[in-house]
Amino acid sequence: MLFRIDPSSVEPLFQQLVDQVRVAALRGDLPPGTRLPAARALAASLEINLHTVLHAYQVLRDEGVVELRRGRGAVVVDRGTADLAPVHDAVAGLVAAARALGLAPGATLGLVKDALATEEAR
Amino acid sequence: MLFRIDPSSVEPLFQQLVDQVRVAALRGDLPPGTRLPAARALAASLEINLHTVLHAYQVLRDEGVVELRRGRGAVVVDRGTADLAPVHDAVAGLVAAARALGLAPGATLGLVKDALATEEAR
DNA sequence: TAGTTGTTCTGTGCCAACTAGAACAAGCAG
DNA sequence: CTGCTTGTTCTAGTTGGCACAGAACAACTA
Repeated sequence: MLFRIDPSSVEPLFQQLVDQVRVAALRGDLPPGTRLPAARALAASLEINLHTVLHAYQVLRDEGVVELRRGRGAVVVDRGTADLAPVHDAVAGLVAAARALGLAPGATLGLVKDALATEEAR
Repeated sequence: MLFRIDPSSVEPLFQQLVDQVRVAALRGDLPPGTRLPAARALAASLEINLHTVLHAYQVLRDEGVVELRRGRGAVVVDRGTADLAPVHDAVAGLVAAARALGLAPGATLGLVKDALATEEAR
């Protein structure tokens, strides 16, 4: 349960949290049913504001990653029997290909973003 | 040479331009030597500010995508003989895998972002 | 009942993004 | 050389997102 926040990053703090929790959940590091730290506790340990953590939690709820209930906290949702192995393999392959050509991270992300957007528009 | 800008997008205007030009250049739609529209002309046609276009051009210059010179404009740089086919294939594979599992675009991007960051940190 | 935890509200400060206008310097074409 | 084009640099103002802060409230747990 160790999340790391970089206050000097250009990436918004809440976005960093969202990305880390989502990746951990998708990778299985946070199995369905896992209870995330209470917003106030996490805010204190990360030395950021309560509202920033809550914002991240609400984004994750909107994405269906976690479930929020008062008194119980944020719990990782059980998502079907979907096997994410193909996606993880594809990601690994892409990173390897980009690295082999010395492609900048920004450029690689741009290509994926574009492909996803084009896909979306159909 | 038709770039499209969505003023209502959460993505910054200059970033949209950067992504589109970069993708076009990487895909070969903008062959090395191609001259981009003058900043003032492009700003007028996209109905955005001159400085916003210039900012995008400068980011592209920093990434080595284009070359800027006064009086001549922005020209697409000739970058070696690198064949980007493997990367494009990898991107296509990833998008297909993500789509097959109904993975949200944000989640897919998050996985790639994380993988690139992890790669970067070594 | 008492404590925990998410929800909602108000307000403040900061900074990136965008816009606007202007002057300047390097290159191109006549 | 002259005039035009084009990127570079500067100042300045507006807007909106992000983060922070404090408080009260509602639902759930033990």
